[in-house]
Amino acid sequence: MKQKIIELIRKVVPKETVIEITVPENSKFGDYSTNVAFSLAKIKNKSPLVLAEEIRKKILSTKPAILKKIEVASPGFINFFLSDKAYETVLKEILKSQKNYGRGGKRKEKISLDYLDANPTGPVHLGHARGGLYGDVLSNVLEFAGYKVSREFYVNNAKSSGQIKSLGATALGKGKEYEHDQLLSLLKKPSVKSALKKIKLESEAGAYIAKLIQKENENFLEKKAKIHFNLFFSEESIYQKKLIEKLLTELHEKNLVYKKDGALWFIAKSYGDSEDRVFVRSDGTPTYVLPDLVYHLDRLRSRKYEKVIDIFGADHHGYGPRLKGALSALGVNRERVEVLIAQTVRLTKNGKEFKMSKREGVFVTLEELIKQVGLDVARFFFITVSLDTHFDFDFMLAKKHSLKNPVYYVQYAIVRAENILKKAKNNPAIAGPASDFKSLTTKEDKQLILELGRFPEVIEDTARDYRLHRLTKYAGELARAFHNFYQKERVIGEAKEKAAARLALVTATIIVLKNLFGVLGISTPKKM
RNA sequence: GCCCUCGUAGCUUAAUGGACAAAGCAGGACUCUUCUAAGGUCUUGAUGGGGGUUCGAUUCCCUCCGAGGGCACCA
Repeated sequence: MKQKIIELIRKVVPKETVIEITVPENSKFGDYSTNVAFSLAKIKNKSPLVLAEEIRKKILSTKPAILKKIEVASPGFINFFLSDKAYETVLKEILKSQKNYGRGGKRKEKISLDYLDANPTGPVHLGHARGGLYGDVLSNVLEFAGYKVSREFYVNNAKSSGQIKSLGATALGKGKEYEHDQLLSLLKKPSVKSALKKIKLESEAGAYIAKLIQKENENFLEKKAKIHFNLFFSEESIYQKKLIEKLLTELHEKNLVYKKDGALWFIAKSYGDSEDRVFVRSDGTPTYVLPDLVYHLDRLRSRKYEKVIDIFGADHHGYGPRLKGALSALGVNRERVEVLIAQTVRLTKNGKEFKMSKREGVFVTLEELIKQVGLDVARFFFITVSLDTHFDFDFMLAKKHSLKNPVYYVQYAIVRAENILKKAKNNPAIAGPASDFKSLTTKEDKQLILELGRFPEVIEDTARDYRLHRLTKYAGELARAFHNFYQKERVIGEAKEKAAARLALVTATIIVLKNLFGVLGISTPKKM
């Protein structure tokens, strides 16, 4: 519906005008509203009120069927009120498109998303959960909007890295850094015990354990957290394929690096970073950036994704400019790389904060969280807040209020809707499909249809700005419209025509809710 | 010390230049002989302080205060 209104406006304003449409909070300002007269006022040096009136008249002269009226409100907003025809169009479209309602047409652009990236040195904990769930749902949205999406997990398993060596040392009893439950239970297995006996090198022991941990984590993510990936990119494989050397050659050829103090430095400062960065240490080993650059070039150059999105934790926020700088130095357009930073989740328990740190071994695992509050709640919870909010999460409170949770509110709507369908099925009084929707005239009918009609634009807007909390917010609004309808209106018991029309409306609600749940990755319970 | 992010109702969060700042939870008052009351209706209550830009600022700029994160030849 939004798109249709934008088209109406576009016909009567200069080509390059940016048209923004909002859904006003107060219904007296219409179903949709635009401030386009304000931006035009600056260019044309005319009063926004006068311009708004001009636009209103021009649109009206095209006799748009989807609009009942257009109002101009001081100081220059233009408010649109939908016609009955528009409501009917929405319902028909939903019933016709079914599973594909809201789905965007196939787009050429391919997007590669990288998220979660939990190190293979320990379990997936709450710190990973936010970015991980965000990445999973964002992938769903982008796919639903029509993009081809690759869901990727970069595995930090390089044998030469400090953390793998340290993991190996812990496994061999020569260190304590990674002495957590996951490792300890692995070490109890006879097969692991005997395998480790044959290994002397810490890096080899670390690589062996990392592989096992990674496998456990992958399994957990897929089966229990429903966070999906289609590619696990191994850092170690980059070393084995000698791709670092290849990249270094390119960096030298392009004069992007220099020697200082025995190390090799990248001229990061010339590419927007605050200072130059070491790429190869004085002992000859590469820093983390080099393999990561290889990985990004693999996505951007070899596999030719138009866009790559990385979701990093807050502790990596300084890393984005470095990565982008190096990539642009190598000739990649910065615009193709999007770095999203997931701010820290602070966990409070009984009003007291406790830190999640691998080093201290007192982290809360995602598995534990799911066990405590349920998968649907956990997923919904993290998606409800914007990524750049420092998020305080009271563990006890989440558990305590889980019955009053917004997730249940939304799921309850679909349970109620399904129940109506089930009862109607055995009721001969409302057999047959609706011939028209003229009988849907109450405020509740219309509000519900209006919300259903917003679904495609919610998907589209979210695929554009990646703000996933729009989805959960919309879910609440749609559910509210339905609960309201359910409370005040009847389906079974109404006259035949009306009952059929209402039944179609309920069916449409189920379709939209299911499509939305699919994107959010939450379940649709049969009863509650 | 420098850099990044954040500060909104009692609590957790929306609103990223637009209209009387929006929800949920918590608090108060109503509401089921009806397709599940895990529902509906009403209600109390907020932009950290101070400047500036703008027709219009939670949003942009400056400054102060507060919280978190980063400033490695860690990943």
